[in-house]
Amino acid sequence: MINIDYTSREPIYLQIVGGMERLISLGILKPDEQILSIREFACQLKVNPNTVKKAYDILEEKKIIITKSTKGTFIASDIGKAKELKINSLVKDIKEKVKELESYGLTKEEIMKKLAK
Amino acid sequence: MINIDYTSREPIYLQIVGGMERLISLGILKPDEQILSIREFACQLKVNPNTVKKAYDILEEKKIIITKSTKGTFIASDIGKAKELKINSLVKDIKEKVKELESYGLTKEEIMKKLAK
Amino acid sequence: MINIDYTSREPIYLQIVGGMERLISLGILKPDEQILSIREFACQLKVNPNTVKKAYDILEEKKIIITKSTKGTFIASDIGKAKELKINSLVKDIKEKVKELESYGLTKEEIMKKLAK
Amino acid sequence: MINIDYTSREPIYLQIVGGMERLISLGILKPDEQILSIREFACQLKVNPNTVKKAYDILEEKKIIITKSTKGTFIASDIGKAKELKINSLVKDIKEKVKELESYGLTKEEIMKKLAK
DNA sequence: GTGGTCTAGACCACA
DNA sequence: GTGGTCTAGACCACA
Repeated sequence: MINIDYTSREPIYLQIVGGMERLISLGILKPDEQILSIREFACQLKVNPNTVKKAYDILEEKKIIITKSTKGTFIASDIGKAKELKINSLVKDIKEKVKELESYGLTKEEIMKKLAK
Repeated sequence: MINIDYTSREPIYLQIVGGMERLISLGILKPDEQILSIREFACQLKVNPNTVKKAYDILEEKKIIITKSTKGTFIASDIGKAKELKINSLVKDIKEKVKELESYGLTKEEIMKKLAK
Repeated sequence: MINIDYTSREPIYLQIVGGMERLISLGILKPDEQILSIREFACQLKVNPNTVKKAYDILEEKKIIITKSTKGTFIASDIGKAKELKINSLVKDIKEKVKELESYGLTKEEIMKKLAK
Repeated sequence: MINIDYTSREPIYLQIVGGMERLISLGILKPDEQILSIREFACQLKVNPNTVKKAYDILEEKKIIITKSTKGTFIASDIGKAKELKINSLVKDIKEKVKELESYGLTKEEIMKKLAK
């Protein structure tokens, strides 16, 4: 489900975090659904369990997943906020970059043209 | 003129490169103008001279600055390309983020609405 | 009657022990009263029977419950000690936390003020 | 400065977090002060660097320390909030336990007597 | 089997 | 030297 780029500058654990967020936002992973155990996922991704653990820890802190010790790990019941936050953050990033483009003298129309290409 | 974020994941030398490109694109640094020596700049930024050296090397390779040994370092005479490259890079960044937003299920129209706010 | 927090660092069997002690101290469970069988209780709590067994073992060792084989499990006839133990344990907890507060530079008077609020 | 109890149920990395918080609250570690590198600290505590790293990661997230890559790790400039939060949390814990004691039929006076012992 | 903790140690970019 | 990432693998409590 998730493709890892082992050569990327982005750490593997962050790629896992991002990948999980995408799967959830796309509705492929649903609220309360149990997800792969750390070991299984590590095995599937051909990655060390500690690396998956680190990703799960971050997702847990973001309230996107919940870990029930010895029972397994589950998608949170309410993940609406997580998705919304991610989208808002992306929108903010884009706005900043558009602003930067404008500071280089481009008009909104010119920017739109370039983006459409 | 340039703010360094020591806690950022982006290496300092790349922050310097980006900062110089911005100053040039904004017209604050002009063609043929002499810029600070590596040591002066390092001192001002409270950064290791090797770090500034690395940034200057990259800028030189991009033909954005020119080093005349014993005389100092100067902004290139023709820096049109630099600006263009910067703009293209920003456009590429935005396209990627738009793509990511789409992967979260948003349509182009929805994205435009959000950006317009 | 007892709420289990599956995400807590405190093991489930200890949560059950604590919960039972509370129910007894509050007088909800009375001396000589029969309590749920391990299986029934496990079923109700949605927990593994082994986990309830472990909790019952501990409660039995504390003389808080008594198991009469084939007849079932009962609250002990004399549970005065149980209450006393619970109180002592709470007092000990509080003392530790007060000590910690003092290690942060607060005086006894300051702590009392804060508690009175 | 920090004593680790290797036999405790509390994980070592949390003992380090707690110990650092105490040292800061006591004013032994001051704002902006550089602290031991992960390696040095690990060496001193006779613990694995990863364990110290985990503690530092948590402290960083709590905004108690700041990591400047390759420069080292520093106590945050503003750590007032951290201390206050910790104290409030302890006070809250104590209040809850006092309440629990009262639910067992003890009066405030009786509780005070027990705490004074 | 599940997650939690920890060690030993390697390799990397950066300064 | 400093922090960041990752692996391989051990051991534990718990269910």
